[in-house]
Amino acid sequence: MTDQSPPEMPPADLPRLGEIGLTNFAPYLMNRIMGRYNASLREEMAGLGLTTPKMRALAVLSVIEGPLIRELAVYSVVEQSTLSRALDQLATEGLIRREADATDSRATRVFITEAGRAAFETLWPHMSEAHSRMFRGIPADERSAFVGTLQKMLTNIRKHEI
Amino acid sequence: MTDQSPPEMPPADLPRLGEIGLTNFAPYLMNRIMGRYNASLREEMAGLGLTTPKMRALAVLSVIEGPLIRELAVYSVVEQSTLSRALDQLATEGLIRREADATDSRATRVFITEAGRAAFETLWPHMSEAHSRMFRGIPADERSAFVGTLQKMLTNIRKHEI
DNA sequence: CAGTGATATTTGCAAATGCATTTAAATCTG
DNA sequence: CAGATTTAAATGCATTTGCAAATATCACTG
Repeated sequence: MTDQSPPEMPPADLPRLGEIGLTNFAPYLMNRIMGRYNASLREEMAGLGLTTPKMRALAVLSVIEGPLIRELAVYSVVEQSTLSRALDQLATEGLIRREADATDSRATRVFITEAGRAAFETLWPHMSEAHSRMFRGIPADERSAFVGTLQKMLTNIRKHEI
Repeated sequence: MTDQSPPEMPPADLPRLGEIGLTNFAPYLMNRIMGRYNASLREEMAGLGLTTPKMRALAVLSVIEGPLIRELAVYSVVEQSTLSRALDQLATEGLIRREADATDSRATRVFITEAGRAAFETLWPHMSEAHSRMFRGIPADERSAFVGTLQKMLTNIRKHEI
């Protein structure tokens, strides 16, 4: 692939972060908001031995039936190696079950158990409550517009997968 | 404070995550999106010895002049102990400078140096580019509505501070 | 104004993380 | 179909993280 243009085209004249302002820069706001959302969930659930990777895996598995581990890693937003170890714990605690894929013997599918569903039942109200706090005072139409934009953004940033 | 109601009022009848759907649940989408945003930035900047906490501190310091360390921790969305160590590195590299607060000798203020600004100059185009990718195909009015909602959410989830 | 409690930052240390590698199995290629 | 390449998951290991404790200083209270 030949490329006529210089290796790194310097941006003509990028607006500066100071000009935009931190609180008008969407990624900054999203990191602030999710930082607190995740921190409060983590604090609330730490007593139950639920770490962030374990919570996320359970939440996804409550909705998606028997994904491959690499798929679960993407859905859960957890590094695959970290997820592998979180699944070890969840399996030991009887909350999930690994099962060899029927047609590809390299692959493993993950299933939530009844105990896992029960654990998620105690987790979900906390997630839901944190969600409600986030959206307090924001009307329904604004909420759905917001989610619509998020969905576009997700398709934008996906590499190609899932 | 006496409380007539049971310790944990069980939610009347909470909609389940499966009913809502993962891709309609805003915190899930936001974690997915920011997971990739942060990961791509981290990968791009790892070669320059810039970790996520260091990048975030530099970004905030490029905009906010001489915050206290605990303030910087909030703005940067980094645990204070982690930030303390990130600042050690940034100071060693000459990118920031710690300065004792004038009136409170417990407190430390942090300033970005010229070298720090230069480092942020190389960082910012990557942030800006990742931002552009996120918002590709999303019209200006939708973008600003989105940011408006984020700002409301930030005030909702703040504990009380900053 | 001494004593108690709160606040700012750093640091010790165990646990968690992520990169790179390994192992195993599938797929592609000549 | 043998050999090379890719893919799935687990693991070794060095680094990073975050909690809790330590240190230092300030603010409040009687």
